[in-house]
Amino acid sequence: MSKSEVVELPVLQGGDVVPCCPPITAGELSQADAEKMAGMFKALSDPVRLRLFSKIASHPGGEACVCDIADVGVSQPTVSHHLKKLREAGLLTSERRGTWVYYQVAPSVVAAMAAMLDLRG
Amino acid sequence: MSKSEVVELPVLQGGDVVPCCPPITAGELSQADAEKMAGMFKALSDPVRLRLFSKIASHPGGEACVCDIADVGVSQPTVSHHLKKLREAGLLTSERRGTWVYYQVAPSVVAAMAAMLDLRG
DNA sequence: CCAGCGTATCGACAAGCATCGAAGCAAGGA
DNA sequence: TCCTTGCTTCGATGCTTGTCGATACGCTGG
Repeated sequence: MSKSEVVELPVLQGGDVVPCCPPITAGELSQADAEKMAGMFKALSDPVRLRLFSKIASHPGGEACVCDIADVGVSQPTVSHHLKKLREAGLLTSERRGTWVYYQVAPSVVAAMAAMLDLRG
Repeated sequence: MSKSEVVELPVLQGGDVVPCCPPITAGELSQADAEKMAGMFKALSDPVRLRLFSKIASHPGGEACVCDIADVGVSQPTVSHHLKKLREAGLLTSERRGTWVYYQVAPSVVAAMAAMLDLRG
């Protein structure tokens, strides 16, 4: 489903931010932009998802096997459910390598979220 | 409930970030930190709240009267409900001045959220 | 003190969501 | 080919949440 190249480090070079929505200080949000942004924030609005995401983001290379992060206090199907939500929101990508499935953070999408919250608009 | 001093501008001077939680790349999130962060993101996970918030943030001085922003396509009680959610999450403060109630953005809290999303941890 | 306007709370309802166990699918080894 | 292991999907369930109309509260002017 995703590329074979593995992102070396979740470090942003200059300008590596997907232009998604204007910063919240830049005037009224359109209905469409509001829904797009709300979807991203909703993906991070659950403690379990946040812990899964931080586990992946803090792994070397910004990627981790499901088996490395599954210990967050909920059942394994629930972990899979949450990873799917994060993937659908564009915050993670996934890739099967043999027996295991690896999840990677999508740095540009995360950077876009941070940019929306920049009050120095 | 809040102070009488009105924030002059939602501009951040150096270091004006409430130390809330470590950036998501700084290792596994504790249960408590994950819940605190999830509460903040949840506050912005609704299109109506996002539009209300952007209307306030884009107003001069980072504050607005309810009557100035209430036109977001839902009923007045619903607007009040959403503003309460944003207030409870710490993203807004409110202040009654005569007949009207003014809402202000809490710049340091928003900056803290942006800091959590900084992948250059 | 009463009427009117702006805002908040209440109670109810429908829709959404997190969670689980069971079952399904994919890959690898015996 | 069968079994095992890793992960996903399915179906059900209980809780949370967005929404509204009705009502209550706070302030101002008459």
